Amino acid sequence: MAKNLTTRQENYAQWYNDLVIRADMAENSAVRGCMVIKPYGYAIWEIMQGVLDKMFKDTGHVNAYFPLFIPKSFFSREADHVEGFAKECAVVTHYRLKNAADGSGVVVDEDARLEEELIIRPTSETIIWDTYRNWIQSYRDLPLLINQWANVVRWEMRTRLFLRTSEFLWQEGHTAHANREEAIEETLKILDIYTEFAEKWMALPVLKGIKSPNEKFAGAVDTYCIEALMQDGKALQAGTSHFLGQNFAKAFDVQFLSRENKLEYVWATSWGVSTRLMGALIMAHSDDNGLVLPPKLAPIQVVIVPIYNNEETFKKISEKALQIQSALQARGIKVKFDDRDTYKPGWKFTEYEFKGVPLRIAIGPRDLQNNTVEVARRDTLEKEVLQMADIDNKVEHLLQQIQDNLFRKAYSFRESNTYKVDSWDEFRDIIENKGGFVLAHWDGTAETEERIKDETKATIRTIPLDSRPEPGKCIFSGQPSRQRVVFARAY
RNA sequence: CGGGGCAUAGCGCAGUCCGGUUAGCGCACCUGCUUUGGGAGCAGGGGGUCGCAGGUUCGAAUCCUGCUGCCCCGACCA
Repeated sequence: MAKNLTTRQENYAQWYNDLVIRADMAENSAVRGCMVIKPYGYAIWEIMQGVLDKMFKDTGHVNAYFPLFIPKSFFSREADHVEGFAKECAVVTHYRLKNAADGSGVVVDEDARLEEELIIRPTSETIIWDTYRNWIQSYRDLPLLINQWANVVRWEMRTRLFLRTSEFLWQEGHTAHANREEAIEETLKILDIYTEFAEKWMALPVLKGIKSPNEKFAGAVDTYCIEALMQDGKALQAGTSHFLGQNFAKAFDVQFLSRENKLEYVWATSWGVSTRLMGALIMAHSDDNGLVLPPKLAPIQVVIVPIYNNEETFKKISEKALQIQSALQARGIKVKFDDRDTYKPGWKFTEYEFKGVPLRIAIGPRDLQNNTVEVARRDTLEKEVLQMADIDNKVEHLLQQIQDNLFRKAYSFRESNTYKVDSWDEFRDIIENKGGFVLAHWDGTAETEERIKDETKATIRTIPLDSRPEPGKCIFSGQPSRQRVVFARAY
């Protein structure tokens, strides 16, 4: 059916790349490691943004914008933070170009060297905390709940569309609180928002948990995360929420006077999700025929394709199509009537399949006669002929079914690819041959985690928040362990 | 930064070993006619500094030298 798409079984990575291109979501740009997000891909990102933005605002957050450039010295303030980011930043050293002496083009004007280099933000904690110092004096200034939508740059060695690019889009929340409890509460509240977004909107089941010390954000006390399982058995971190303690407050001297008239350092959080969610969305549901989108995030939820062989039939079909379109629009459903006569129906069917449009309605001469339409589901590829009566209701219902079905499918995939393992041999076997989440005991040391990573490329993805304490022995060292943690190879 | 590969039309490739008509094929594009319930058919047409710079030669996509860019696999990472 579908041409030009590598199958998942042949080569999963190639399938992903082909799919992103064929579905017209993004492409590689002239700049190494940077992508162009095309209109169709950007439309999906805009929907994600809209939903998340509302969730943040409904919980008291406001948006602001901080600079792209950060003075180099800011990175020296928080030692752990530097350690985590120093290696992968783009640095601005000059501020002017000039014509080359030999007429070959422009060159950097060496006389225009910056006194202090500027770092293109890999994340904004430093500039934001430097700014917050001036905004916070009293407990009455707290909490400060700010989010920003921005681009960031991390100089990656190897990049992949959406999953890892040198420049990417994200939101980063940065909050300040009067005490530890409130900051932790905020961290977890955001984790819940991310979870709800992933599961209800992306139809992507996630594990909520906390990162091991090795995997946590440089500069955080604790990093919480949501972790999803992709179809190839690899894990993908879909969102993180950090409890920063007083690390940045101390580094940037952000203090406030408490009710008790005592000078105290504020407590901080930061949290973010990025265009990487697009990669998660693609890999979670799509098949060998192309993208599969959950209706709630689809830029086009229903496409209507007319089938006709003369002008008169086309007119009648158009009438009917427009009727359906406005009935669906009245229910808030996003419908496209593709009345282009420059492409044939079969071509359109394939095209919308590639693009993951959840429902397709075809209307032809037969449907005119029988007062019906043909409806095709993208998730199951099933077609059925429906009577026109009450069509808006039926479509709305189908969209909901598709949304639910995608979540169920992804959930049962995760369940059947999650293993409880108690022996090292079995651990290696599953990690190397099957993939998936492996629940195993760990002695809690960074050394053990490192050794396991060296030997199997598996890392601790998360220590689940809802896991019950269960005494056992570390899968690797045999030392005592209090609970199981989740291992997997990861993106 | 290590290891491998590639560079010829918008995309995917053949031609290069062994130099020699006007550089070719598929898709895409344009025009016309016929078509339209799963990527339509036929006919005609447009599009190329063969990555760049030198060199060898009567003659270079093809041989030689240098350079540049990109992709894949590893180390690093959301």
